[in-house]
Amino acid sequence: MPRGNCQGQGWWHGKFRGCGYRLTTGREAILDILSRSEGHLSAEDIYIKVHPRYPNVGLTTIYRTLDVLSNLGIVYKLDFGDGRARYELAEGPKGAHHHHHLVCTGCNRVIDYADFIDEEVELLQQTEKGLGKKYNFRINNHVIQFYGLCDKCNGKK
Amino acid sequence: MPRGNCQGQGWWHGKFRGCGYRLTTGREAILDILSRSEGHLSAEDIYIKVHPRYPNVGLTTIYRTLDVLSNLGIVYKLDFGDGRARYELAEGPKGAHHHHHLVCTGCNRVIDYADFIDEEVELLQQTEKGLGKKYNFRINNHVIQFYGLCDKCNGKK
DNA sequence: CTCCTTAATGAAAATGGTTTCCATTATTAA
DNA sequence: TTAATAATGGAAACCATTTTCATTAAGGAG
Repeated sequence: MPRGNCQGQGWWHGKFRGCGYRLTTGREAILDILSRSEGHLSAEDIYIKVHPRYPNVGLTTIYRTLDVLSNLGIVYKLDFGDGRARYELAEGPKGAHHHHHLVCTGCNRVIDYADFIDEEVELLQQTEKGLGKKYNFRINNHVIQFYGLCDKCNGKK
Repeated sequence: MPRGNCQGQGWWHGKFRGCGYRLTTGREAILDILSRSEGHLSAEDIYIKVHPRYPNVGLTTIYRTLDVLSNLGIVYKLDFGDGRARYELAEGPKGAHHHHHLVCTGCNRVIDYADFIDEEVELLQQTEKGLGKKYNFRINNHVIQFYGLCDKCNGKK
């Protein structure tokens, strides 16, 4: 079992309690799965992973919890254009690094990349600042994604 | 009636015919509406605009046509995260300029901006090139969008 | 520890944008 | 004009997500 868990298993408890949310079995189970899994899980993916150990956590609770987590900034809600939302821990005990996504429209594979992240982030921050001022917007999120065909899907046709 | 229509009303005919698509009343009506309207129309928006003049063009045809147009690169299919797709002419007779989008999550207003487009596009091209080579991807699309609250929605709460 | 308020829950039903089915119509090449 | 078949519309299906509502359980007060 890897070291590096910031504050033990309950690192999110504070954030939860601080906002008046109750700690429940379902919520802990969902966060547990999210922190054990590599990103990009759909609600159903999570349901399937949670269900064996906690058969009485319903899909509705998954959706509701993900909504809360997303609002708290604990998870990112992602949209890769395949009709279902995906979720990944914003920054878990594993200390995942900031990255963007490269989506294959052939097989829906998603590659996390961080190669040009610094330049991208710098430009994004500049742009956010400029746009925020010009249009009087309070920008609090951005999406940058590339779509294309991976080598496998590219060869196929 | 503004000048500037490149090749008259039928500028898309060639692209259509060249790909084996037939020219139908419905398709012409939809393209007509798209080129007369300012961007970001949903399928239903288009249906409502087309219906008075062509009451026998159904919503199904709207969806099917938009899919064709999107595949031909004549329209962009946009997703602003509100659960319905939006469409805008990629480059019509009006000669719309390339732009990105700034989305208010409060009122769903969308602002087209082109302020940092040059820098953004340059970085995107570099990144596409680098990522394409490193991951052996044929990248053919990207999304860059900012989300936030416009001045109105920001003040409200 | 027990009680009480009310947030949280699950199952089922509803929602709503989009797609599919299929019999009919219309386009276009010959 | 005709024949082949692409395109169509209306209804039904689809399916991820949300809502409803009666029940359960978290956690502060005592």
